[in-house]
Amino acid sequence: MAASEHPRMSDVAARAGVSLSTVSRALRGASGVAPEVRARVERAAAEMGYVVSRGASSLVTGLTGRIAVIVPFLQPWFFGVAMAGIHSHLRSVGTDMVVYEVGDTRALTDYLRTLPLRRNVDAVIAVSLRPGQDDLDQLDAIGLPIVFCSHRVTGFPSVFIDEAGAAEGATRHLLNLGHTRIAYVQAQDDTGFPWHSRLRLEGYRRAVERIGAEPVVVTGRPGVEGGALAAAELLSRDDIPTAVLTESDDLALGVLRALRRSRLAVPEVMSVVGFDDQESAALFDLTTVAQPVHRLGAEAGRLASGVLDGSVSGDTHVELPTGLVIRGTTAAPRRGPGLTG
Amino acid sequence: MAASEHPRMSDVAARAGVSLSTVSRALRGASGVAPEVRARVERAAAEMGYVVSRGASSLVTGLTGRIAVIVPFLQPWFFGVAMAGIHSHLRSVGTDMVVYEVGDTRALTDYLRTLPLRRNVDAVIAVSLRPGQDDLDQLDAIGLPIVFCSHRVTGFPSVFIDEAGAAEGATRHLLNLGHTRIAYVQAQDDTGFPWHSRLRLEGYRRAVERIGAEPVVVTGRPGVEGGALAAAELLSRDDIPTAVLTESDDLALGVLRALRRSRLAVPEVMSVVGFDDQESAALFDLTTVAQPVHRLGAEAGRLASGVLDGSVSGDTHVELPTGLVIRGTTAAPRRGPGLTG
DNA sequence: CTGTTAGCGCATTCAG
DNA sequence: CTGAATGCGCTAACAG
Repeated sequence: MAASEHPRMSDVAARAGVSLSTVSRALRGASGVAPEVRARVERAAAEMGYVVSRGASSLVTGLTGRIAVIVPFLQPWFFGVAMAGIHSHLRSVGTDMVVYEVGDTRALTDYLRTLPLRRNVDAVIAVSLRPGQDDLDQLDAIGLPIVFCSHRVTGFPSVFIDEAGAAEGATRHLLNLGHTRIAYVQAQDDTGFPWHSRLRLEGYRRAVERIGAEPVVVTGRPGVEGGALAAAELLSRDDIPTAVLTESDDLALGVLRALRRSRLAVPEVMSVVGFDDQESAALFDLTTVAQPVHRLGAEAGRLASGVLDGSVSGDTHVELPTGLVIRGTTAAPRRGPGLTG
Repeated sequence: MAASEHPRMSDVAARAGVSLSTVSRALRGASGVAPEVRARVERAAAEMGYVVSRGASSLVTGLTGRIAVIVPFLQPWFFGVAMAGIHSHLRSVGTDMVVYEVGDTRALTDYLRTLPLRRNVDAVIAVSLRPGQDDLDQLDAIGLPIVFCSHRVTGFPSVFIDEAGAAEGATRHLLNLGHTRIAYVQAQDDTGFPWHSRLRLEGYRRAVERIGAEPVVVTGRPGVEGGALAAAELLSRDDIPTAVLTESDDLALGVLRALRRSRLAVPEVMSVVGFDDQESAALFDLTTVAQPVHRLGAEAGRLASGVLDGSVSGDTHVELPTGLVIRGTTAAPRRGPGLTG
């Protein structure tokens, strides 16, 4: 496993025949180094496989070259894509990404209480997380810039979509098709975080109530399976809705699955709309609200590094557009007061 | 955003009325500190929100308290789960996880060439990645312990499953049911990495050839969609196979989808077996090979920190068990020479 | 444009 | 059991 005798900067200096500080300047891309000298230093460093110790340089600069990303879960599609987006930006600016998973509010609070990030990262990106006021105070005490991804938080830079507006638009699409009994399916929130779901639900409510219809909300378990169970619940009601909007594609896929098992044709018997537009949505021909998750991440990364170099102010807010992708799971209700009847 | 005037160790020392080195010892849990003094120091530190600067301590200890995780992609299910497993262990030992995505061999080589990890992490966990010999040399030159997750690599600690054996077992299950025309569907490998697929394919081949049958291998695009396309190809052959084993659940889900669209009953017309046992496998009642991905990650984390504290040797190999989960997508062929005809 | 000097915050000798 | 010195590897003034 090779000797742990990594070359240090002075070794490079010796080999290049210059002083320590010249190496430092050259390697850092600082101005004021003769091109020829710079080249010589770079070659020497490369030959020796030299790499600066961030620990040492951060000791004097106060910057670590690292950004923390906090996610509630590592596994779901959304977070993978968001992290990929963040990573794509951070890599381009040479910043490392250290990842923490905090499954619920308690974990977050505990985590913040120990403040492991202070002085060990330059900034933190919180994905789909909204800390409570206590936590915000803690964060503030850490004194680290923090940017929120997929959540608008006043006072902090954040990137997000118009959750309510998007859900409202999707609901309106169903209303315009002539549906009047439209249900909303959301996942149970065990994490204690105030999720998007609240906002999406709000958008749905707004659209439905505007036409004087009754909101029908089913709250079930998360994931595809949760969707299937929610569908079962809907199908056992008196007045089965003719359309359903779900909080996520996973849920929608579950609904589709349950309907198929019951041999209920989609969209003839029931229209289904998801939220996310993840890969399988297209495959299952699911009408859904597309959100630019990768861009959300990339933008969060940009904000984070922007805050550090001063190019982004403390409360910059970036709203990214969503789009309703109409596919095969939505149509006018069979015998409704709809446009096409 | 608060003042960036973080307290340093000397501040804690002053507050606790002891010397710097006593604080250092107390906070590090080193022996040789009076319990009463230790408590006093800890309280002082807590009150001030003091956190040690890893950069400063690593400057003298040579350890960073950080482990790098390299994955080919951030997004797919497998990597999210594996990272969750790794994270669960690392968190328990207070080690940070810095994540890098390297999409293909070129990215990996480029990445290793710049050696950004040396001196910035204590070890690296490579997930589902097998570097070429050149890369291994590079890694060796970095002088960092490296453990492989989901790949057996001689000379390095690694955690893995018996890929070939699992695929062989799954194939044998189909053979035992009476299938004789069994196809294998794998995803095109654009990354340049030698994936598991090779080993799984090998296991499939072994089982099929043992009974003198002809291997039928379809290589398509990855993901659910790729599976659907592969199914289309299978369905346009002279002798449509009566069963198919896929390299991953995603692929299998795509196959199921295509079959359903063609109104071909599963398992009556065709049996389908996946590989992974991800969440949706159960939902779609897919027979599949379950692999303990989370454990794979956790074990890799354990190996990594074990190598650091000397409790794990340089080439410890851990094989985790897989299991065939028989669900509704497999059955004896309709009119075959099978057991149940 | 380049070299010299002085710490950054901590762990670690070594004395007491 | 505790405190006073030394240096980890680097950047940032400051001179030249």
